[in-house]
Amino acid sequence: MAKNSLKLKIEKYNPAKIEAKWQGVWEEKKIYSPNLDTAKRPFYNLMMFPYPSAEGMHVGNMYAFTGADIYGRFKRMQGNDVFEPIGLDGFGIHSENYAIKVGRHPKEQAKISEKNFYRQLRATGNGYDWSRTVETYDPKYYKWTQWLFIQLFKAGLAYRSKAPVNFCPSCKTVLADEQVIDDKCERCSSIVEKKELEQWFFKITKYADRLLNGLSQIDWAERIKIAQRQWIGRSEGMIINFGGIDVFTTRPETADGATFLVLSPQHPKVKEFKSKEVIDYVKISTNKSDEERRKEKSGVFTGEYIINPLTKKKIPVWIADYVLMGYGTGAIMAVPAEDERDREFAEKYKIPIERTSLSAKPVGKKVVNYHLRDWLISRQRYWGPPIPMINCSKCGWQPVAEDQLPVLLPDLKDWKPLGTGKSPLANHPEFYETNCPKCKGPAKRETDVSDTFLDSAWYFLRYIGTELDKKPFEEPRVKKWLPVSMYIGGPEHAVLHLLYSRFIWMVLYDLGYFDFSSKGRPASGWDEPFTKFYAHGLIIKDGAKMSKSKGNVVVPDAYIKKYGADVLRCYLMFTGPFNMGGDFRDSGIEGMFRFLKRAWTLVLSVKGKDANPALDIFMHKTIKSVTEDMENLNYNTAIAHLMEYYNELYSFYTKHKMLNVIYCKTLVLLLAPLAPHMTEELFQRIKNQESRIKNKKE
RNA sequence: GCCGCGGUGGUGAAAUGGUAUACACGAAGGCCUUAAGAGCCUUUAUCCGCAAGGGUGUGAGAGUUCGACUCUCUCCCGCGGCACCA
Repeated sequence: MAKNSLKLKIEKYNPAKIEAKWQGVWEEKKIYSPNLDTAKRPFYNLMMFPYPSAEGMHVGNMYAFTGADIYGRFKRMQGNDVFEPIGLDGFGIHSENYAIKVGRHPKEQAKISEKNFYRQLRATGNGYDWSRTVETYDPKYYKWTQWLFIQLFKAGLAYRSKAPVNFCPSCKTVLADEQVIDDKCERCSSIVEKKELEQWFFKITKYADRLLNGLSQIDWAERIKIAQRQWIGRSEGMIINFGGIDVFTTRPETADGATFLVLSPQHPKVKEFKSKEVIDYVKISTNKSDEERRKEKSGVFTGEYIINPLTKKKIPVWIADYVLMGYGTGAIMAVPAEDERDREFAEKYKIPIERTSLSAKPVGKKVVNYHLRDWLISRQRYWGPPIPMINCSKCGWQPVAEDQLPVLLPDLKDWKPLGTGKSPLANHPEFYETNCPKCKGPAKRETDVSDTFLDSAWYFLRYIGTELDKKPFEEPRVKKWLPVSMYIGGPEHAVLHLLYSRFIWMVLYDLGYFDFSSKGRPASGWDEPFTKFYAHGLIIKDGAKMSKSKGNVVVPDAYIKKYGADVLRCYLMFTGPFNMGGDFRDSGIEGMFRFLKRAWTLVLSVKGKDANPALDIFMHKTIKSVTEDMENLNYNTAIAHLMEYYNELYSFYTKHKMLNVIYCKTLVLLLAPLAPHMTEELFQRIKNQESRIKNKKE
């Protein structure tokens, strides 16, 4: 058989051998560690760093990291100095919960997870700069997370406040609004309770407008921008005074249809009503869950009437918990003729419904309201950076002196969450007893730790830093490498990490930390850390997100062992568009193995030096379409085009018994970002062969 | 309820308004082999037909167009986000 003659005498494709060899060479020669100070064409290829808490990396993680790495490798081949760092977001509730589950101290577990995760990541063949890894639980790192907290405090952007907050009874800590999904804890899915507690908040609402407006000037997946806009929730309206009570409305033209007024149970004026009915109602509604409140509207009449300034009629004042204190003024004018919720309430309590002219012109003040709330930053847990604040009975809250940072997280035996509304650190006077930085008198440290999302809000700055002890980030490098050229991550962080890190960036910017006025004001785009963000799809298994509890976790290790990382990389990318993700199944992985084996065999078999016009055209078409596909992260079609190109080369070779190696070289180069090890090996062999031929001639 | 994304062979999926199903998986038949594996070749949307050939086909229905998977409208289904935000 002529057609299979080419496989004879060709060394078999042995991914295990090749991959181990090149991973070693790459790391030893530091080819993926660009010089951050002298790089000519800096390209910051950033991928969201992982939570390492689970049983290691699953194929869903690998899909995300590999897809991001392919883009980085593509950019590197185009001549950029690509910086592609990796680290671990290993502080926080998720890691601590895992430590609880396996019954190991979080610090000890972190070491195990770190080792395992980095081993797995190395095996994927991604072009990481392994000399610049960052772990958020490293005291050298969280020293600066604490420093950040202090900068926000000094700028008046961190404050303490008593407010009804989300409390997860299972994680035994408060949560930020962003971490509550359908009334459930983001991490453990327990129903969240409302508790009235004094907590630390970051004033992110002060940045609502900038966070919103910035979205229009950045190149992000539209669905992510929409989610963020929706979360910020800007609405324009008016504040109208109804007999001494300010109400917020977006429909002032309906004010003449207002037949009653409703106060939130938390409204300050409610305290003036002392009837038993009111007191009972406020008590009951405070203890209700959000779900219960939504089920059926309820309220209580205060006994008081006020005058509707538009109709001059007396209208009753009610208290009802369908009005929220956290939005607007905590009081509304109810227009049952126009508003469904008001109508429902009016019908239940037999309040008159009157038509509105839709042209009322009340006297009011124009205002803008946001759905966004301040960021609740404290957590009553152990595994996080202690909030660097000291409470003095004389001087109030004082930040820890910056030269005293970090406030080290002590090694505790009783580190598990208490559920008392306090962190385990609160049981340790040796930790919290200290002196006031101002008056030197006895004082108490804050015992709560900060939210994990503060750790991850600035890690991309840490990657480019040096002198870990002296500064949080390196200023000339910030100018050189930021904003991040390409940020790739999961869509699940649309309103968490991506909002918080933009906020922290803006704060640092305003505080002058990125002030390079000597070099001229940075170009526009500097108000944003990530000018380009690509949201990859998620790999699920049997229709659900991979998790140990569901028993559907697929770990890449066995596949890498059997087929090699190159095959798994290509296979994962070939399943569909990178922004779609999909259900993982391994049918077809053999097919990808076959493709790489064939390509390997062809490249090492061919001989001949004649060009062919038809092949030239095909080659250039392939170069064009693969390049475009790579730029758009359409890896599935890039691979399809490469397979077509291979098929063309193969049939030409079997037909003519010759093929100029230049065509194979193109195949190798185009395939390189996807299958880096195999192509590196082939490229070296082609080069060696070329130089042998050259030497012979000479 | 509002916003977004999607619906194409047995499967994963392609397709600047121009031959629908590229590329692959699976399946069937064949070659090679003592055998197994690997490899190679052919076929593979569907219906009618021995064949040549013909009919039907991109969730449903309408519209724009010489021409629609693609654009517009009205629905249906699935996934994701937001949701008593006044």
